[in-house]
Amino acid sequence: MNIGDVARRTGLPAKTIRYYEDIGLITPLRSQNGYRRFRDSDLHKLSFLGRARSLGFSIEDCRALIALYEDHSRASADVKRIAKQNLEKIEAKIAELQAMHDTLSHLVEKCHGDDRPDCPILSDLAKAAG
Amino acid sequence: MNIGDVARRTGLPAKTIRYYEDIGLITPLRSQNGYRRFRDSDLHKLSFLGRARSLGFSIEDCRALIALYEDHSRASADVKRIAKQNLEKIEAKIAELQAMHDTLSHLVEKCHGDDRPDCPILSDLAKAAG
DNA sequence: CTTGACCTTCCAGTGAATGGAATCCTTATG
DNA sequence: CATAAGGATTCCATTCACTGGAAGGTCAAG
Repeated sequence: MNIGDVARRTGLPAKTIRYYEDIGLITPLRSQNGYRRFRDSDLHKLSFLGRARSLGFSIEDCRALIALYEDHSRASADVKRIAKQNLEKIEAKIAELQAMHDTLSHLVEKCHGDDRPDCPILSDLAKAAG
Repeated sequence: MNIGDVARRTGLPAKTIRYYEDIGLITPLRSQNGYRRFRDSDLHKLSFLGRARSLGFSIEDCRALIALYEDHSRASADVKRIAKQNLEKIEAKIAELQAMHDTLSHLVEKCHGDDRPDCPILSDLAKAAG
């Protein structure tokens, strides 16, 4: 499979796929014409990467997860541990976003949002940092 | 006030403050020795920037907000619109993370987490690919 | 044979800082 | 007055995870 098909199937831009090869996350084969030739395993990894990345896992997190995925002698406990760590990261991220959301939505509610210049959003933001 | 004092008062690193000057968000005066000399208005803007950035506003959002802040004839509706857009971004991100959290915590529960290599977490992630 | 879609590499730029080197200024102490 | 500390300056490079674009090679259809 060529990079265009893989891009369509995984939803990742071809640029990004080449970048992932650059940094060693995948190693597609090459056809005689120099085109990258992707196996099913490359496709799986790329889909995995797309999912994990879109959820805020860093590239290095992904690298660790892929290593576990490819290590057939690892214990499921190892995977579970990493998954749990990632769960905690997700929870922390959600909490952080939720806090932002609460503050901001409170401000938005207070703002009358009309033609007048007076706006609680800005006056609150202008308060000295605490 | 010198940059060190401003950094302590606003909680922003001096590097970041210089960067904000670089990109034209603030324009502190200069003392005869070449040191930046910050007015109260610079301090306010920097505190504003720190808070707005921590709420997920982009630098360009901040630039727009500062312009609005300094424009005493602007309508609060303009500010509210920007804040609302940002709220929506935050909400989308939370929903996405929540979905991942649900999936992952379900998988973690299913994984026996022992010495055996068989692990539902990875096998599920692999098939979820696509 | 040409067109156009697809592929390649390489170099540069993004956002939002951050790190580090080299140098300059200020202040306190011996 | 010398010196050492701590703080300030500039400039250049690096980070992360891509993204854009140029210049060119490959392939299938008409």
